[in-house]
Amino acid sequence: MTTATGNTSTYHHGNLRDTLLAAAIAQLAQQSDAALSLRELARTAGVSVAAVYRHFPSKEALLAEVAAAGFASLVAKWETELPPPGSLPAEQRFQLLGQQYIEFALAAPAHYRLMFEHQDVRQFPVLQAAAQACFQYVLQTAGAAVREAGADPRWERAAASAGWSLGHGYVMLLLSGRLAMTDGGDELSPAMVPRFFQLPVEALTPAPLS
Amino acid sequence: MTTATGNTSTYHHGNLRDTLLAAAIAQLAQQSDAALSLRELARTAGVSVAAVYRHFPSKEALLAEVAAAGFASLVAKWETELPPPGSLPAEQRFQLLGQQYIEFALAAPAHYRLMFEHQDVRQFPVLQAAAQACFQYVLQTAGAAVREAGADPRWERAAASAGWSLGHGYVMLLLSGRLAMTDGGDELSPAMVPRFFQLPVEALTPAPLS
DNA sequence: TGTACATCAGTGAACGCGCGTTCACTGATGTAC
DNA sequence: TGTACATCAGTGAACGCGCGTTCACTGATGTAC
Repeated sequence: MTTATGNTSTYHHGNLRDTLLAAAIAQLAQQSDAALSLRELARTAGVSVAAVYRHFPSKEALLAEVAAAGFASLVAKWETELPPPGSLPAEQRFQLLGQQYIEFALAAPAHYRLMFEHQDVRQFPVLQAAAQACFQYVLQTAGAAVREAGADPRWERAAASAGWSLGHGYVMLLLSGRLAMTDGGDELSPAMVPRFFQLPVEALTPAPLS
Repeated sequence: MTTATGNTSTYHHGNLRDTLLAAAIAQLAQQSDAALSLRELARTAGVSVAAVYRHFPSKEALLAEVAAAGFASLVAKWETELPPPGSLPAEQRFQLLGQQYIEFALAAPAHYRLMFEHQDVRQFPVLQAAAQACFQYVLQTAGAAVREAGADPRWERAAASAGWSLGHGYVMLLLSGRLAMTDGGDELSPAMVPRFFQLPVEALTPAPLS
């Protein structure tokens, strides 16, 4: 398929590795991350299960790459859709980042869960690197807001962590149905959440570093 | 054991239902919630697997009760350890609630995960009720802080949800190792998080309800 | 230009595993007479 | 006070399941000569 010959012989797939990763992501759009199995993946790709092991040492390793791809595409979304730094107040930019974070998670819940549920980050350098790059992006955005507000720069990390925690917690609670628990239904809507991203910045501004 | 006879005949257990729930909680202190199996539970209780089905219609139903017990003991912790309302500024009380929430989660991570991961809350009234009671407690505490700060009362729910999201997200990120990702290690410490619980209140104070 | 051969991406069958659940049963309990 | 019997909490073996992984293999590719 990727070769110039355009052969129809199916014995050698040509690009099985990428096909499997794409199939996994496609499958996560339809079912929970816990339900994803190698056998089903191979079936989708039209290949025997054993073929998977030509390209990945284990299921866990494959999933780590899928998770890493998730982090990468979150960063890509930000890079594409966020206005460049300096073109608007840094705090507002941080709020937008939060909004898009939530959009991302809700658009692909199972993929999102995998990104955060996959154990042993340290064991898979690809995943570790992708997650770090993602956090760095958050840190820079939050950091700019903290600096612009005149707060102690040592709070930058804390603000980034708090923002991430807020977004992650909101998404996870929403996905597990734990936020729509009271009868009223008058809950925190996704649109309202970004407003809370001003919090890590604003509330810290007058605070000394204790 | 619970009967007055104190019999040593083991055929009729006497209190198997409670024993199984307790065994499940004990087991969650040692291993992940995903690894918990009925067979192991029965083994621990010294009983055949089939006996479990005398007391619970399915594994899911048993786990729902375990999760519900978690919510109940979180509320119990608050009721025991939080100073009574009015004895200190409401915002500060909300911060303490957050701190104890995090303590609770970090003290029993697997049990905590089960409380939030167990699917289909609506399918298990026991769990639903316990979770609702827990959220009500948060809502009251946050609400008092919102009112005391003079903010629009319609923000009470939002503040409670934001606080819960912040705590839940922080705990989940910490447990999955996603917060200690940057090399510096100069992260948001558990002790610092409560400070962020002032955020939902403070930052909203001047805001109109858009 | 044609052939031998190393390389390696695939196949298909089998492995062992632990799981949740069901079944026909057995043993202890307590109540009716 | 003793016996028959209904009740029901337990047993132990078996069911079928889908899983991740391994194995000896086969078929296609491309390079050396």
